[in-house]
Amino acid sequence: MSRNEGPEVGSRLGYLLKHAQLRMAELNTKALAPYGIDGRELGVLLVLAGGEPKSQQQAAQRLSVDRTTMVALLDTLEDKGLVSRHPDAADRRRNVVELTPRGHDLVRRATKASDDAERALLAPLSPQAAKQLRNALQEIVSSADDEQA
Amino acid sequence: MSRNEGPEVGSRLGYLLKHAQLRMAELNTKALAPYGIDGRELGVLLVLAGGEPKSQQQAAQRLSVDRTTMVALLDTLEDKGLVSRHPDAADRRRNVVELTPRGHDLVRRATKASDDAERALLAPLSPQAAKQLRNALQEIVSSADDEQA
DNA sequence: TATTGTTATACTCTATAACTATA
DNA sequence: TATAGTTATAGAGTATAACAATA
Repeated sequence: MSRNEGPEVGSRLGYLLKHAQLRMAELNTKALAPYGIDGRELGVLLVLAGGEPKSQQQAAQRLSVDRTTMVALLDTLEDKGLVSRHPDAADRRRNVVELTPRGHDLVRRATKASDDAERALLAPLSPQAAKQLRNALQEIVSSADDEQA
Repeated sequence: MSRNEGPEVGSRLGYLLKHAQLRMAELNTKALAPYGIDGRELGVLLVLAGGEPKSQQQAAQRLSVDRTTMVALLDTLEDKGLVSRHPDAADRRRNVVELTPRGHDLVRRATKASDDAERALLAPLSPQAAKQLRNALQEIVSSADDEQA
Protein backbone atom coordinates (compact mmCIF):
# COMPACT_ATOMS: atom_id res chain seq x y z
CA MET A 1 0.00 0.00 0.00
CA SER A 2 1.51 3.31 -1.06
CA ARG A 3 0.37 6.43 0.71
CA ASN A 4 -0.74 9.44 -1.26
CA GLU A 5 2.24 11.65 -2.06
CA GLY A 6 0.03 14.62 -2.90
CA PRO A 7 0.26 16.63 -6.11
CA GLU A 8 3.14 15.57 -8.30
CA VAL A 9 5.05 17.88 -10.57
CA GLY A 10 4.85 15.38 -13.42
CA SER A 11 1.10 15.81 -13.71
CA ARG A 12 1.15 19.63 -13.77
CA LEU A 13 0.13 21.16 -17.09
CA GLY A 14 2.97 23.66 -16.95
CA TYR A 15 5.52 20.88 -16.61
CA LEU A 16 3.88 18.72 -19.27
CA LEU A 17 3.53 21.48 -21.85
CA LYS A 18 7.08 22.70 -21.32
CA HIS A 19 8.62 19.26 -21.67
CA ALA A 20 6.45 18.26 -24.62
CA GLN A 21 7.44 21.51 -26.30
CA LEU A 22 11.13 20.94 -25.61
CA ARG A 23 10.87 17.44 -27.03
CA MET A 24 9.09 18.70 -30.15
CA ALA A 25 11.70 21.43 -30.66
CA GLU A 26 14.46 18.85 -30.32
CA LEU A 27 12.83 16.53 -32.88
CA ASN A 28 12.26 19.44 -35.26
CA THR A 29 15.84 20.60 -34.93
CA LYS A 30 17.12 17.15 -35.87
CA ALA A 31 14.64 16.68 -38.70
CA LEU A 32 15.32 20.12 -40.18
CA ALA A 33 19.11 20.19 -39.77
CA PRO A 34 19.66 18.80 -43.31
CA TYR A 35 17.78 21.83 -44.63
CA GLY A 36 19.82 24.34 -42.65
CA ILE A 37 16.91 25.72 -40.62
CA ASP A 38 15.22 25.09 -37.29
CA GLY A 39 11.58 24.94 -36.23
CA ARG A 40 11.22 28.66 -35.57
CA GLU A 41 12.57 29.49 -39.02
CA LEU A 42 10.20 27.00 -40.62
CA GLY A 43 7.42 28.80 -38.77
CA VAL A 44 8.40 32.09 -40.37
CA LEU A 45 8.67 30.49 -43.81
CA LEU A 46 5.20 28.94 -43.42
CA VAL A 47 3.72 32.31 -42.52
CA LEU A 48 5.27 33.83 -45.63
CA ALA A 49 4.26 30.87 -47.81
CA GLY A 50 0.56 31.23 -47.09
CA GLY A 51 -1.77 33.71 -48.72
CA GLU A 52 -1.04 37.36 -49.44
CA PRO A 53 2.45 38.87 -49.30
CA LYS A 54 3.11 40.27 -45.85
CA SER A 55 5.07 43.04 -44.21
CA GLN A 56 7.60 42.23 -41.52
CA GLN A 57 5.21 43.52 -38.91
CA GLN A 58 2.34 41.36 -40.16
CA ALA A 59 4.55 38.28 -40.10
CA ALA A 60 5.66 39.16 -36.58
CA GLN A 61 2.09 39.58 -35.38
CA ARG A 62 1.06 36.24 -36.84
CA LEU A 63 3.72 34.55 -34.71
CA SER A 64 3.28 36.81 -31.68
CA VAL A 65 6.91 37.84 -31.77
CA ASP A 66 8.23 41.35 -31.39
CA ARG A 67 9.04 43.22 -34.61
CA THR A 68 12.66 43.55 -33.45
CA THR A 69 12.81 39.77 -33.15
CA MET A 70 11.46 39.44 -36.67
CA VAL A 71 14.24 41.65 -38.03
CA ALA A 72 16.89 39.22 -36.80
CA LEU A 73 14.93 36.17 -37.95
CA LEU A 74 14.56 37.59 -41.46
CA ASP A 75 18.21 38.65 -41.57
CA THR A 76 19.30 35.04 -41.24
CA LEU A 77 16.66 33.74 -43.67
CA GLU A 78 17.70 36.38 -46.18
CA ASP A 79 21.36 35.43 -45.73
CA LYS A 80 20.36 31.86 -46.52
CA GLY A 81 18.67 33.03 -49.72
CA LEU A 82 15.22 31.84 -48.62
CA VAL A 83 13.38 35.17 -48.39
CA SER A 84 13.64 38.57 -50.04
CA ARG A 85 12.63 42.01 -48.81
CA HIS A 86 11.47 44.92 -50.98
CA PRO A 87 9.98 48.25 -49.96
CA ASP A 88 6.21 48.27 -50.40
CA ALA A 89 5.36 50.57 -53.33
CA ALA A 90 2.11 51.63 -51.66
CA ASP A 91 3.72 52.44 -48.28
CA ARG A 92 7.45 52.78 -48.39
CA ARG A 93 7.85 52.43 -44.64
CA ARG A 94 7.02 48.76 -45.07
CA ASN A 95 9.05 45.86 -46.36
CA VAL A 96 7.19 43.24 -48.33
CA VAL A 97 8.73 39.90 -47.44
CA GLU A 98 8.44 36.98 -49.83
CA LEU A 99 9.87 33.53 -50.29
CA THR A 100 12.49 33.16 -52.99
CA PRO A 101 12.09 30.23 -55.42
CA ARG A 102 14.64 28.41 -53.30
CA GLY A 103 12.60 29.28 -50.22
CA HIS A 104 9.46 27.88 -51.78
CA ASP A 105 11.21 24.64 -52.65
CA LEU A 106 12.75 24.33 -49.22
CA VAL A 107 9.58 25.00 -47.26
CA ARG A 108 7.86 22.18 -49.13
CA ARG A 109 10.58 19.64 -48.39
CA ALA A 110 11.24 20.87 -44.84
CA THR A 111 7.55 20.64 -43.97
CA LYS A 112 7.60 16.96 -44.86
CA ALA A 113 10.60 16.44 -42.60
CA SER A 114 8.84 18.28 -39.79
CA ASP A 115 5.75 16.11 -40.35
CA ASP A 116 7.96 13.11 -39.63
CA ALA A 117 9.14 14.76 -36.41
CA GLU A 118 5.53 15.35 -35.36
CA ARG A 119 4.71 11.72 -36.04
CA ALA A 120 7.64 10.70 -33.84
CA LEU A 121 6.35 12.85 -30.98
CA LEU A 122 2.85 11.41 -31.35
CA ALA A 123 4.05 7.84 -31.76
CA PRO A 124 2.91 6.70 -28.29
CA LEU A 125 -0.66 7.86 -29.02
CA SER A 126 -3.42 6.26 -31.04
CA PRO A 127 -4.26 8.11 -34.28
CA GLN A 128 -7.48 9.27 -32.68
CA ALA A 129 -5.75 10.49 -29.52
CA ALA A 130 -3.16 12.29 -31.65
CA LYS A 131 -5.86 14.13 -33.56
CA GLN A 132 -7.68 15.02 -30.35
CA LEU A 133 -4.47 16.39 -28.86
CA ARG A 134 -3.92 18.67 -31.83
CA ASN A 135 -7.55 19.82 -31.74
CA ALA A 136 -7.44 20.52 -28.00
CA LEU A 137 -4.26 22.57 -28.33
CA GLN A 138 -5.77 24.53 -31.21
CA GLU A 139 -8.82 25.37 -29.13
CA ILE A 140 -6.70 26.49 -26.20
CA VAL A 141 -4.39 28.63 -28.31
CA SER A 142 -7.08 30.24 -30.41
CA SER A 143 -9.18 30.99 -27.35
CA ALA A 144 -6.15 32.66 -25.77
CA ASP A 145 -5.77 34.76 -28.93
CA ASP A 146 -9.39 35.84 -28.63
CA GLU A 147 -8.81 37.17 -25.14
CA GLN A 148 -5.93 39.32 -26.37
CA ALA A 149 -8.16 40.86 -29.06
CA MET B 1 -14.60 28.68 -52.62
CA SER B 2 -11.30 29.15 -50.85
CA ARG B 3 -8.24 27.53 -52.37
CA ASN B 4 -5.95 25.43 -50.24
CA GLU B 5 -3.29 27.59 -48.65
CA GLY B 6 -1.11 24.60 -47.84
CA PRO B 7 0.31 23.84 -44.40
CA GLU B 8 -0.43 26.56 -41.92
CA VAL B 9 1.81 27.47 -39.02
CA GLY B 10 -1.16 27.55 -36.64
CA SER B 11 -1.68 23.81 -36.98
CA ARG B 12 1.95 22.84 -36.37
CA LEU B 13 2.58 21.02 -33.11
CA GLY B 14 5.67 23.11 -32.39
CA TYR B 15 3.67 26.31 -32.64
CA LEU B 16 0.75 24.93 -30.65
CA LEU B 17 2.83 23.52 -27.82
CA LYS B 18 4.93 26.66 -27.52
CA HIS B 19 1.95 28.99 -27.38
CA ALA B 20 -0.04 26.77 -25.05
CA GLN B 21 2.97 26.62 -22.77
CA LEU B 22 3.43 30.39 -22.86
CA ARG B 23 -0.23 30.85 -22.00
CA MET B 24 -0.01 28.39 -19.11
CA ALA B 25 3.12 30.11 -17.77
CA GLU B 26 1.37 33.46 -17.95
CA LEU B 27 -1.69 32.15 -16.08
CA ASN B 28 0.52 30.50 -13.47
CA THR B 29 2.54 33.68 -12.99
CA LYS B 30 -0.62 35.67 -12.31
CA ALA B 31 -2.16 33.02 -10.07
CA LEU B 32 1.00 32.57 -8.02
CA ALA B 33 2.04 36.21 -7.71
CA PRO B 34 0.20 36.62 -4.37
CA TYR B 35 2.42 33.84 -3.01
CA GLY B 36 5.65 35.41 -4.22
CA ILE B 37 6.63 32.53 -6.51
CA ASP B 38 6.23 31.56 -10.16
CA GLY B 39 5.42 28.27 -11.88
CA ARG B 40 9.00 27.06 -12.05
CA GLU B 41 9.50 27.64 -8.36
CA LEU B 42 6.26 25.81 -7.55
CA GLY B 43 7.66 22.92 -9.61
CA VAL B 44 10.76 22.78 -7.42
CA LEU B 45 8.68 22.97 -4.26
CA LEU B 46 6.45 20.13 -5.47
CA VAL B 47 9.48 17.94 -6.15
CA LEU B 48 10.74 18.59 -2.63
CA ALA B 49 7.28 18.10 -1.11
CA GLY B 50 6.89 14.56 -2.44
CA GLY B 51 8.42 11.44 -0.96
CA GLU B 52 11.95 11.10 0.41
CA PRO B 53 14.23 14.05 1.14
CA LYS B 54 16.34 14.83 -1.91
CA SER B 55 19.75 16.20 -2.75
CA GLN B 56 20.05 19.21 -5.03
CA GLN B 57 21.18 16.95 -7.84
CA GLN B 58 18.23 14.60 -7.43
CA ALA B 59 15.81 17.52 -7.50
CA ALA B 60 17.55 18.85 -10.63
CA GLN B 61 17.31 15.48 -12.38
CA ARG B 62 13.61 15.18 -11.61
CA LEU B 63 13.01 18.45 -13.42
CA SER B 64 15.61 17.87 -16.15
CA VAL B 65 17.43 21.05 -15.27
CA ASP B 66 21.16 21.44 -14.89
CA ARG B 67 22.54 21.29 -11.35
CA THR B 68 23.92 24.82 -11.79
CA THR B 69 20.41 26.01 -12.56
CA MET B 70 19.13 24.31 -9.44
CA VAL B 71 21.66 26.19 -7.31
CA ALA B 72 20.19 29.54 -8.36
CA LEU B 73 16.62 28.30 -8.02
CA LEU B 74 17.26 27.06 -4.47
CA ASP B 75 19.10 30.27 -3.56
CA THR B 76 15.96 32.29 -4.19
CA LEU B 77 13.68 29.77 -2.48
CA GLU B 78 15.99 29.72 0.52
CA ASP B 79 16.03 33.53 0.60
CA LYS B 80 12.24 33.40 0.70
CA GLY B 81 12.39 31.03 3.66
CA LEU B 82 10.63 28.21 1.80
CA VAL B 83 13.43 25.60 1.72
CA SER B 84 16.44 24.74 3.84
CA ARG B 85 19.71 23.04 2.95
CA HIS B 86 21.81 20.86 5.24
CA PRO B 87 24.84 18.73 4.47
CA ASP B 88 23.92 15.05 4.20
CA ALA B 89 25.40 13.25 7.23
CA ALA B 90 26.00 10.11 5.16
CA ASP B 91 27.79 11.92 2.30
CA ARG B 92 28.90 15.40 3.15
CA ARG B 93 29.34 16.41 -0.47
CA ARG B 94 25.55 16.48 -0.75
CA ASN B 95 23.00 18.96 0.47
CA VAL B 96 19.71 17.59 1.66
CA VAL B 97 17.03 20.05 0.60
CA GLU B 98 13.75 20.20 2.46
CA LEU B 99 10.72 22.41 2.69
CA THR B 100 10.47 24.63 5.75
CA PRO B 101 7.15 24.68 7.62
CA ARG B 102 6.40 27.90 5.76
CA GLY B 103 7.31 26.14 2.50
CA HIS B 104 4.94 23.28 3.28
CA ASP B 105 2.12 25.68 4.01
CA LEU B 106 2.80 27.74 0.90
CA VAL B 107 3.03 24.80 -1.50
CA ARG B 108 -0.39 23.65 -0.39
CA ARG B 109 -2.03 27.02 -0.96
CA ALA B 110 -0.08 27.83 -4.12
CA THR B 111 -1.01 24.48 -5.67
CA LYS B 112 -4.67 25.36 -5.30
CA ALA B 113 -4.06 28.69 -7.03
CA SER B 114 -2.22 26.92 -9.84
CA ASP B 115 -5.10 24.46 -10.15
CA ASP B 116 -7.32 27.45 -10.87
CA ALA B 117 -4.88 28.61 -13.56
CA GLU B 118 -4.99 25.16 -15.15
CA ARG B 119 -8.77 25.24 -15.15
CA ALA B 120 -8.65 28.62 -16.90
CA LEU B 121 -6.39 27.21 -19.62
CA LEU B 122 -8.65 24.20 -20.10
CA ALA B 123 -11.87 26.23 -19.98
CA PRO B 124 -12.59 25.92 -23.73
CA LEU B 125 -12.46 22.10 -23.51
CA SER B 126 -15.02 19.61 -22.25
CA PRO B 127 -14.04 17.86 -19.00
CA GLN B 128 -13.39 14.71 -20.98
CA ALA B 129 -11.25 16.48 -23.57
CA ALA B 130 -9.30 18.19 -20.78
CA LYS B 131 -8.55 14.85 -19.14
CA GLN B 132 -7.53 13.33 -22.48
CA LEU B 133 -5.19 16.25 -23.15
CA ARG B 134 -3.41 15.75 -19.84
CA ASN B 135 -3.17 12.00 -20.43
CA ALA B 136 -1.81 12.43 -23.95
CA LEU B 137 0.85 14.89 -22.76
CA GLN B 138 1.84 12.53 -19.97
CA GLU B 139 2.29 9.68 -22.42
CA ILE B 140 4.39 11.83 -24.73
CA VAL B 141 6.59 13.18 -21.97
CA SER B 142 7.11 9.87 -20.18
CA SER B 143 7.90 8.11 -23.43
CA ALA B 144 10.49 10.79 -24.19
CA ASP B 145 12.01 10.15 -20.76
CA ASP B 146 12.23 6.44 -21.55
CA GLU B 147 14.28 7.14 -24.65
CA GLN B 148 16.76 9.14 -22.61
CA ALA B 149 17.19 6.23 -20.20
C1' DT C 1 2.31 62.96 -34.87
C1' DA C 2 2.24 58.07 -35.80
C1' DT C 3 4.19 53.90 -37.91
C1' DT C 4 7.88 50.59 -39.98
C1' DG C 5 12.12 48.89 -39.84
C1' DT C 6 16.40 49.13 -37.46
C1' DT C 7 20.05 49.23 -33.85
C1' DA C 8 21.74 49.18 -29.22
C1' DT C 9 20.98 47.44 -24.97
C1' DA C 10 19.45 44.67 -21.17
C1' DC C 11 17.23 40.89 -18.97
C1' DT C 12 15.99 35.94 -18.45
C1' DC C 13 16.93 31.20 -18.96
C1' DT C 14 20.13 27.90 -19.70
C1' DA C 15 24.49 25.35 -20.27
C1' DT C 16 29.81 24.72 -20.01
C1' DA C 17 34.15 25.03 -17.60
C1' DA C 18 36.69 25.41 -13.65
C1' DC C 19 37.05 25.54 -8.58
C1' DT C 20 36.27 23.37 -3.56
C1' DA C 21 35.27 19.92 -0.56
C1' DT C 22 34.41 15.64 0.02
C1' DA C 23 34.46 10.52 -1.28
C1' DT D 1 39.87 9.81 -9.57
C1' DA D 2 35.15 10.87 -9.31
C1' DT D 3 31.15 13.43 -7.50
C1' DA D 4 28.13 17.46 -5.31
C1' DG D 5 27.79 22.01 -4.93
C1' DT D 6 29.35 26.47 -6.39
C1' DT D 7 30.94 30.38 -9.28
C1' DA D 8 32.04 32.75 -13.47
C1' DT D 9 30.94 33.11 -17.96
C1' DA D 10 28.75 32.75 -22.39
C1' DG D 11 25.07 31.70 -25.50
C1' DA D 12 20.30 31.75 -26.87
C1' DG D 13 15.77 34.20 -26.93
C1' DT D 14 13.26 38.08 -25.94
C1' DA D 15 11.80 42.87 -24.92
C1' DT D 16 12.42 48.15 -24.36
C1' DA D 17 14.14 52.59 -25.92
C1' DA D 18 15.69 55.48 -29.34
C1' DC D 19 16.62 56.69 -34.22
C1' DA D 20 15.76 57.25 -39.48
C1' DA D 21 12.59 57.17 -43.13
C1' DT D 22 8.05 57.65 -44.42
C1' DA D 23 3.13 58.51 -43.78
